[in-house]
This record gives sequence, structure tokens and C-alpha cells, in this order.
Amino acid sequence: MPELPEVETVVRTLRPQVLNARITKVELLRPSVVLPQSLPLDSLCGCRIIAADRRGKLILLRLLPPPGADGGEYPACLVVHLRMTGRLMPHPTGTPPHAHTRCLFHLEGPHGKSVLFFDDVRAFGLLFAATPERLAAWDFWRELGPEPLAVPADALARQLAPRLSSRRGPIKSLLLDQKILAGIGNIYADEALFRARIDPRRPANSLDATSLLTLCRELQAVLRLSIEQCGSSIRDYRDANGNVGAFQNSFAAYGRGGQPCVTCGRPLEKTQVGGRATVYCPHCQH
DNA sequence: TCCTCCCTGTTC
DNA sequence: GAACAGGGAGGA
Repeated sequence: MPELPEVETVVRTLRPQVLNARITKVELLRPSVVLPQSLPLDSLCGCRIIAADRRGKLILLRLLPPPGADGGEYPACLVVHLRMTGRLMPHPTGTPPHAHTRCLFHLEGPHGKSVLFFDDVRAFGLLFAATPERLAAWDFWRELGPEPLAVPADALARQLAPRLSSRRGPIKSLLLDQKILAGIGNIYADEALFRARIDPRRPANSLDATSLLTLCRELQAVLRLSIEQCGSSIRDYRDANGNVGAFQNSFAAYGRGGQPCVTCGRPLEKTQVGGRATVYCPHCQH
């Protein structure tokens, strides 16, 4: 379940392997993973990868059109969303597709040839070969909320305050809303709320400035800790080298329903908030 | 603002 | 053989 720290880790491990490589061929094994507004993936052929970035949970491979490109429409970037079970990993040329390989990108780079695999067991992930115009017209992209780590915690709290002040829904649901804040999923929402000692069911507009600042501080802290440990691996997640993360060993709340709270020792409660599995400590979080 | 669906492997 | 995992779209 790649969230911000996992996607950041994928981008960091992928970058040195694909930078300055040229896409020579694309094999789309499952056409439904391509967004309807995408250019045909064949338009990626000849393009050179000049950067690998992250925005929220999105991976962006920035592209330069082939030299002497004329007339035809070329993508400026390839957007990849791993959703639940997506993986992006280069393999040696000739490696046969796996059972859940959705797309293959053949690359010719400074370090030789390779094939970038997009694997996705549950086929929730998506690919989008985008021009700047097509990207700007994508609602999800246009409405994406602020980056949680782009500014200090107090500035983040000031960005969030007006977005939460009119919302009576549970604070956890709003943390998961990519329009409010980009990159947070179920793991880091539960972990941040636990560390901030805030009940996930509390109406968002009931948080005062102090609580919101605490939440922003704890959210940033937990995201940074996880990035340091190369993210969390529940079952599917791997970085672009095939390595697992380590932060799952540091979970205080996520997946620990019924186990003792690391703060007070009482059992953690498992419930549903906004349809999502949620674990919290009824004694410590208010 | 909440519910259902998409998708498939794993767990109960 | 059903329940569950869950990000996001779409509908009630």
C-alpha cells in the first residue's frame, strides 16, 4: 500500500536506474491500466527520461521528446499511480513478464539496456502519458492538496486550517482526502493521529490551532521516519530495487487492533471510520 | 457526507 | 466460500 514514504522511496531508488534512458518500446499487456485521457503509450517511444519526481502518491517520469521530433504529439511526462499493489522495477532485457505484469517499458540508458516492469496484482494502478495540457486538465491532479513535507509544520497547519474549518467529517477521513492533503493513506493517518493523541473520529472543525499544529508536527515526523526506513512493507510493497521497507516494525497503531497501546498498555480499539479500518487508543486519543 | 464498486490474493 | 485489504470514482 504505497503512500507518500513508499512512493518517495520508489522514486529515489528508480531515479538512478532510469535517468537519461530512452524509451525504445512499450508493451501494454493490460490496456485498462491506462487513463482514458492518456496519449497512446506508443507515443512514449523515443522519449528520454530526464527526471523522476513525486507529487503526493504519484510518480512522474519527466520526458524529453526524441530529437528532431516533428508534428506528432509527445508526452512531457509519464504519470504512474501504484495504488494498492503496483510496483515499478527495472529488470534485465529478456526477463519474461510476470503473472501480473501490466506494462513493459524497454529502456536504452547510459548503463545499457533494461526493461522497466509495471506490475500490479490488483490492477488498481494507472498509467498516464501526459502533455502539460492533459495533465492540467486532469481533475485529480488539479485538485491535489498541498505536499505534507514541503513546508514547516506551522505553515502546513496554516494551509490546512481553512480547509478543515467548515468540515464536520471525521479528521481521519479528511487526512485521507487527497484534495485536502496529498500522499496520506490509511497507515500514516492512523499513525499520525495516534502520535498526536487525537481521536480519528473527531470532527475536523473541532480541532483548535494547537491540536492542528501538533497533528501537522506528528504527521511530518512519522512521514520522515518512514522515509528514513525506506517505507513500510505490508505484503506487496517493494522499492525499485526489489527491497522491502522497515517502518512496518515501528507501527504504533496501524494493524495493531487488540494489542497493547505502546503508551498506556491498554488494548487498542479497531473500528471503521469513513469505511476504512481504523485503530486507535480510546484512552490516549481524544 | 456516506455507500458501493473496482480487482485479486490472503485470511478466516 | 465469505470477509477483508483499500485509493479513488461515481452515485445516492
